[in-house]
Amino acid sequence: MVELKKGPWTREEDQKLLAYIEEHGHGSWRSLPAKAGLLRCGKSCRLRWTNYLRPDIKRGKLSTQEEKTIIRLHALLGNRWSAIAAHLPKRTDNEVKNYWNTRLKKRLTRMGIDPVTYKPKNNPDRHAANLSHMAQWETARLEAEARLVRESKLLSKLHLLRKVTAPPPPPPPPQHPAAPPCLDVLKVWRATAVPENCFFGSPGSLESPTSTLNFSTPSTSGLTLTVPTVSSAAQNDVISMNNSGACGLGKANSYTEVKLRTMDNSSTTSQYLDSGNNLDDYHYVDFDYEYDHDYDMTGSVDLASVNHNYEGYSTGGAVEFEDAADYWSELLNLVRSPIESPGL
DNA sequence: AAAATCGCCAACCGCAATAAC
DNA sequence: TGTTATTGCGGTTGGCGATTT
Repeated sequence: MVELKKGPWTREEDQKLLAYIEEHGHGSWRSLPAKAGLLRCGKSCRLRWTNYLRPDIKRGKLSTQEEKTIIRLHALLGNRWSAIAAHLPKRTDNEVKNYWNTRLKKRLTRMGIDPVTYKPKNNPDRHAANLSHMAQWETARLEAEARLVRESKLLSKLHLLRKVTAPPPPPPPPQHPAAPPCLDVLKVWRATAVPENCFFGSPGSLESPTSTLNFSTPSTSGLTLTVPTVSSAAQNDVISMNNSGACGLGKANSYTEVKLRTMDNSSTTSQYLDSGNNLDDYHYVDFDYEYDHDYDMTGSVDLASVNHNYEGYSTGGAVEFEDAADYWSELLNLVRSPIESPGL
């Protein structure tokens, strides 16, 4: 029996793996090494591919916005690296995990913030309890998402099967997306907190290369989220969502309409949430408007017009920010601000 | 200049979930 | 329906370069 190699990959090994996958796809990872002429176990090959060799991976320093995303999501989700990475375009869970463990966690600790509870170490407040509450809810939501992904995969297979066994149907008339269930309140937040030109420029880029969670349903890309009112009072607006995936944006104790509009304005769908009903079933997240979005006077938040200089953030921006006192206070506000429940 | 320490990150390990048989 | 194989995920380790002593 041949001893399998461990340790760092060589350039030759990388080339072999790349060449094989480019030509054949990875197929079964277990059988891949023999076919590709590698003395590695399949698991090692898979890891090398998903964390390093895949072409859809962005390497290099994380931007300030990415840092903020990690911190905020970690406050919500805990060490669920794949879920966090799913919200960071082209970043792997391993990279996010390493970044957290080697930098962000230490920085928070140095600031006297418990990196697990996000509580000031000698000044506990109710934010921690709220975060825990949010985490429980988020766990339920992620489970629902995973279920939906599984179901959609099943549907895809069925669809594929039909395509194979049946003559192709006539092309359907062009349809604008139906009102998608807003599965992901974080996606809405992300639209405000993460430089998103890459999101709208390249649908699907939000998916983590290593995550199985799929947030890039075609029906939601290129949508304009219309908020009924955007004003100074918007700081008190909330995004609400229940475990079934319904989602709304508005004020507590009011009847809320959320419009989802296609980019060409040709189709608008609305979803109403009566916050008077089952209010306790909803968990509220403040919607913050602190980033540079284009608002119009009707209160429309045109997510597609969000135009951050993404590269600008990643070329030294983080370093410059790190030393600024308001950088971390802003981060802490990010983590803490969204959890005020109107029901409390 | 050498040793010790630190920081970073690729890679490994083990467990759990899922798929295949 | 039970077993085995595969895959995904999170925790941890080890190597290596940079920095400090």
